[in-house]
Amino acid sequence: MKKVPHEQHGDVRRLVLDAAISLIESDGPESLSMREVARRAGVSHQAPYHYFKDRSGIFAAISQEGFAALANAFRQVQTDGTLDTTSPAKAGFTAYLRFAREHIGHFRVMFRADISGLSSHPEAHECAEDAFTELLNMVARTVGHSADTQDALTFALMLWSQAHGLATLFLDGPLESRMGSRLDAEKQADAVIELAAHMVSLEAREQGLIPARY
Amino acid sequence: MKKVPHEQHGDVRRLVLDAAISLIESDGPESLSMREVARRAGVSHQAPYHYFKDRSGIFAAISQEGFAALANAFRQVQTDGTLDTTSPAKAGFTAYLRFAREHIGHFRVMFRADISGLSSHPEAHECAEDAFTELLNMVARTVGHSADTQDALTFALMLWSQAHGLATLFLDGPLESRMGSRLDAEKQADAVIELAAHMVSLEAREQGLIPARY
DNA sequence: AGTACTACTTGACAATGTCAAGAGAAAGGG
DNA sequence: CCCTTTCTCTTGACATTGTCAAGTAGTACT
Repeated sequence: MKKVPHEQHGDVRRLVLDAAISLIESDGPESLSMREVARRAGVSHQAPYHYFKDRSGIFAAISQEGFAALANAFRQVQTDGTLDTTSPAKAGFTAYLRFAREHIGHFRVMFRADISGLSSHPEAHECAEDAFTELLNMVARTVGHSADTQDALTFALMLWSQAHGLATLFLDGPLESRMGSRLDAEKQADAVIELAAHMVSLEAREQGLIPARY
Repeated sequence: MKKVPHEQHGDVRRLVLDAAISLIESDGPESLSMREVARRAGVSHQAPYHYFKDRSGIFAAISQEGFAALANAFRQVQTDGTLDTTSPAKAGFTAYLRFAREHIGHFRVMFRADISGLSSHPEAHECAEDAFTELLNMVARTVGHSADTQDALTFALMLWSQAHGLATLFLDGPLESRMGSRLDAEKQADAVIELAAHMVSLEAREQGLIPARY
């Protein structure tokens, strides 16, 4: 049995990660500093190195966490009631945007090849693969194709691109000044989602994919 | 008259910028260092400060250049013959992807709020606005709406999201390992473009927007 | 000739990432 | 009980970075 020595095991690791994430949320990944993170976690400047190999190790851990959460979000969309209420595409888009908004610190790291660490950290890479597989399953299920079809892949990539572009442009893009308030931006995003989902339904109908659902 | 003092005026500025861009292309914006850039440009470590206020000034100049080039690309799509050969949406998507591929150094900076400097550097911001205006015009013209309609805006944002997501995912995203070769990726991207363009044409037809063109 | 300006250079400093070397507590075995 | 190992964290040191301050060589203008 393990006795806790006044703090839970991994407490510092969590503190460091959370400090890093909140730092990324407020100032972007660019200005994440090992020492600032340590300071905010209330530990010495070398403590983070016990849990992460180096700065890129922190990024890798964050993107791993992020992709795991994203895979989870995809799974939830499938099991939630949300999927049936309106079009599945709309549910997917909305879920993706919500994920990005709620995990913006993760989101900013996950899709940046230079810092995500996906190529050098296999654990993180595997989580990314899982998330993609989950997306493929989701698309295949709602669209009625088997997941390994070329068509299903193309369809999934198209949906992902649409959702991802929307999230990126609205959360970190050069649009902020164009729309006045945050509320306007949200309405605008909803309108785009509506339009995109409508187009998906048109395409699905034309392809004869479970048109009953739409 | 101005005598050239052995090198053209602004030569160093260009050298610095190019060094920065090529550094970003190979290693990402994260690892752009003022001193390394100076080293590659063959000047002292402070020379860049004569042309750029600080590190973020270099990023701002790059995103300014990038948005100017993007606006140009949008204009070309409208005047080129390309627009008439196939669907306008396909031409737009292809142009956007080509722009991203050919100016990947710029592209990686332009859409990152934390380093693009759009909020703090008005010149860069203006170029971004121009590019967006050009996109709006392009969409409005091909779609037959006036550019200041709410519908045209939503449509433009949808198209931009689709194109941007595609570019981001394929150029810097976690997809690399999924597709085998670069050639596969290109084919995959083309398939997605084809699908997306087809959906756009369906939507346009349903909305009664210049269906003759499609 | 002298003054001002341009386009740099050299020097210095605080902050950062990271390596090396501990230090202290806990755990386990004898 | 002591001894050793391991785990978790700290202190110290060093090269490198961004940036401020000050200098300097050449050109332009009066």
